Amino acid sequence: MPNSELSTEEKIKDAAKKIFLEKGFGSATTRDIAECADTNIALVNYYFRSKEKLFQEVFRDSFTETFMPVTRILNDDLPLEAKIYKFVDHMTELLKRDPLLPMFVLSEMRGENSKICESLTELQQQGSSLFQAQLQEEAEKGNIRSANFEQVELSLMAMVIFPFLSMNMIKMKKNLSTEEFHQLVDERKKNIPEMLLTYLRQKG
Amino acid sequence: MPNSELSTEEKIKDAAKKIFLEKGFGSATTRDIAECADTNIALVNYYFRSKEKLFQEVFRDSFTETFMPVTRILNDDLPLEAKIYKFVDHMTELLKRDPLLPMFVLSEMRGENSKICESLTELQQQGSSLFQAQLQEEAEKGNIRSANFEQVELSLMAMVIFPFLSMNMIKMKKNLSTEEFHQLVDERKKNIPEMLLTYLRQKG
DNA sequence: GATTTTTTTAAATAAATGTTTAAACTTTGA
DNA sequence: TCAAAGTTTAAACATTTATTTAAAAAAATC
Repeated sequence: MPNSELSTEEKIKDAAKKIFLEKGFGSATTRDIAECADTNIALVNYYFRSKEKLFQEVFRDSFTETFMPVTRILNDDLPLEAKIYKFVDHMTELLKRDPLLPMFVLSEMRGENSKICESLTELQQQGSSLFQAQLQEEAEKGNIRSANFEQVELSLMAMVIFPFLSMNMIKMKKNLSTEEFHQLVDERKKNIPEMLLTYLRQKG
Repeated sequence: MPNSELSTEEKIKDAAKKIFLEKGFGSATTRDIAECADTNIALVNYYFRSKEKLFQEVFRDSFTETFMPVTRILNDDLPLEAKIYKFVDHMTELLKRDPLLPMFVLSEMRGENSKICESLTELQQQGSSLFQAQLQEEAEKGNIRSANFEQVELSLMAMVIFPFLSMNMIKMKKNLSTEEFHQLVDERKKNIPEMLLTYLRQKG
């Protein structure tokens, strides 16, 4: 997408997203963002009033972009196995495109950060997926073991998202290029569902 | 530990650790740190020369504090099952004491941050655990299935560490107190090894 | 006990950063 | 075409922040 076709406002927001995701709110400066958007700092405040307001918009978008797909897929009307495979596949592809997304969202939620909590009380409600209910059903049908499905869901999230949170750590430790890292997470598309389903199908 | 028995230098470093872990390098200020250490900002530079230098020390410590136990336990001379249980238990207890540690380390490694890479070339070498070799052995003995053990180790790390990276997210979404959150991760001490071992023991 | 060194304090400095201003320029609509 | 509204620019402003200075206080050394 040739950036010259975007409005100034869009260019600034895109730049802000890039800078905020790379550096976090504290280390990002208005000048960084303006330069990255190929404009000047006055325009940043002209369109968004303040760094804080601009950040709030970027954070909201990023939060939604990260967690909407999660709830959407987990609420899909799909059999368990297909759903798990789909979830891992789609989330992995999303995070390959935007690997800094979860680190940004989670790191800005550190401490008892009140700055974020406001914009979150609305967004958090969307959660409470039907995934756990589906697992419960399958367990009652005797198709899978009975287990703490809250923990299962958390482990699923962890196995998919964690590699991106520690991406640079992994790349550094194993000397991987971006492409090789992508291979690594692609392998997990088979691996994670396999582990999860093996566990669930083993009658306890 | 009554902080009056600590030297000024130690008080400043402790304060720096607290502030840096809560806010990250960019949002932490020398004044924050000085105030938290109950001294003035000149002393911060007197003992540590600059915010950057102080940060480097805190980062090095935090990195070591987080990942030394990982390699230490994974290199322990223990049977597989005991080792996995011990790993999850010890790491969980460590992170309950210092829940912001992994977020701090990983978030400061975002982007192609050169600031960090220097102090890391030395530290990273310590890795390459014997854990994967042990899994390989067990597989050859026929005790566990053959699998991609790099992925298994990564999943183990993910399942233990991720809940702390998303701690505030989880607490917010499920309305948990710190104590309730601790209960949640304590349950995982059984849960994670159970899932991992069930998977490994299932002959593929 | 005097002197030297180390530590502490308060204030100053210089640079960076978020924000604003005012004028120039462009677009829009009558 | 002309005025009004919207957009852009460069510069200024005010605040914050990292860092330094210089003098005072405390501790150590002789």
